[in-house]
Amino acid sequence: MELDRLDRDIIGALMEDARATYAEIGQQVGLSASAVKRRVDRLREAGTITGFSAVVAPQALGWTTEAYVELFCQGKTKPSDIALAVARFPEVVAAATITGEADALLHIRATDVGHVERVIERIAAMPFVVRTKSSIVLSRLVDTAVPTARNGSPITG
Amino acid sequence: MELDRLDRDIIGALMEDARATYAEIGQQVGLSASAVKRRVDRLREAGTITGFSAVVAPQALGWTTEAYVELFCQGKTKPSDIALAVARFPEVVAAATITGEADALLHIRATDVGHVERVIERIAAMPFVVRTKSSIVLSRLVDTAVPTARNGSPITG
DNA sequence: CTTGAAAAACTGAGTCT
DNA sequence: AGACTCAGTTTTTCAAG
Repeated sequence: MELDRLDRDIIGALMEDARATYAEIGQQVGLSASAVKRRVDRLREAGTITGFSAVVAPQALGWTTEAYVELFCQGKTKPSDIALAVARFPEVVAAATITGEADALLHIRATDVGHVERVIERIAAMPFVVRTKSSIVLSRLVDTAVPTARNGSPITG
Repeated sequence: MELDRLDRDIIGALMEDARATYAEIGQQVGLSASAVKRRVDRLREAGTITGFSAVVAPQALGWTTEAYVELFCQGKTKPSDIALAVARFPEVVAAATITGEADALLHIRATDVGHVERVIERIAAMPFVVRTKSSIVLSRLVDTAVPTARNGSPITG
C-alpha cells in the first residue's frame, strides 16, 4: 500500500493519541475531519493500522520483572513448533527466531524473579528445547513500539 | 494504586480497542458510560494508563528488518550513559541493562539488513562500547505488549 | 476534499443508594 | 464514596456538491 505524507502524519498523530478526535487530527495535518476519517478507515482496511490500544504501565498491573531467554533447540525443530509452544505462556510477550548460536529469543514478563524462574523451567522442559540462557532485565532504558513516532519515515524521500 | 476487577476489565477493553466508546465499554463491564469515564480518567491520572496509541504494522511503514544486539561495555559505564547514547538512534526501539555476560540488550528496527549493519557500526563506535554481538530476527513468532490482554491479572486473587 | 445536517457520544451537575 | 440519570455540547458519520 502506498502512503503519502498525509497518511504518515495521520498515523503519527494516532500513535501519539489514539483517542484524538478526527477534527483534532485534521487540524494537525491540514484536513477536514471527514477526510481524516476516510483515510483512517482506508489505513485500517489495508492493515497498515492494526488497531488501537491503551498503553499501560506493566508495573501497575503487577508485571514488575522482565527477562530475555535464548532458546537452543533440537536440529529439526520448526519455527512453528516454537511459536505454538511459547504462545501458550501469557508471560511470553515476544518471541522470534534469530541468527547466531541460539535458535530463538523470548521476552518474558512476570511478577517477580521467582515467577520468571518457574516459567523458564517449564519452557526448558519442552521436548524440543536443548538448553536455555536467560538474562534478567535490570533496568529498562528505551521502550517504543515503532521508530516512526520519533523519526518520521524510514524512507527519507 | 489499587485496582479492582472493574478497573482491570476496563483496561482490558481499552487494550483491545482504545477507540471504543464509554457506552460500549460500560456494556462489557456492567457500568454506565459516565462511570466508565470517571474510572478511565482516574486510571490515566494515576499513571496506570499512560496513553492511547495506534497499533501499526512496522512493515507497512518500511521497517521490515529487526535485530537484537548485545552490548559489552567498559567497566565503569553507567546505565544512564547507555540510555542517553542509544536514545539518539530512532532505530533502537528497546534497550535494557541485563544480567549475564553482556551489559545491555538493544532491539533494533531498520529498513533492511544493510541499515541494521550501519546502525550497529555506529553503536559499536561509541567510546564506552567494547564489543557487540548481534542476532538478526528471522521470523517473529509472538508480539504483544503486556500479558494482561490474554491472561487477566498476574495476581490471581 | 469539503460542507452541512442528523444521529451518536461525551461530559458535567445533580440525585440516589 | 461511588454509580446513575439527564441535558447541553461536541463529535461522528453520512450524503451531496
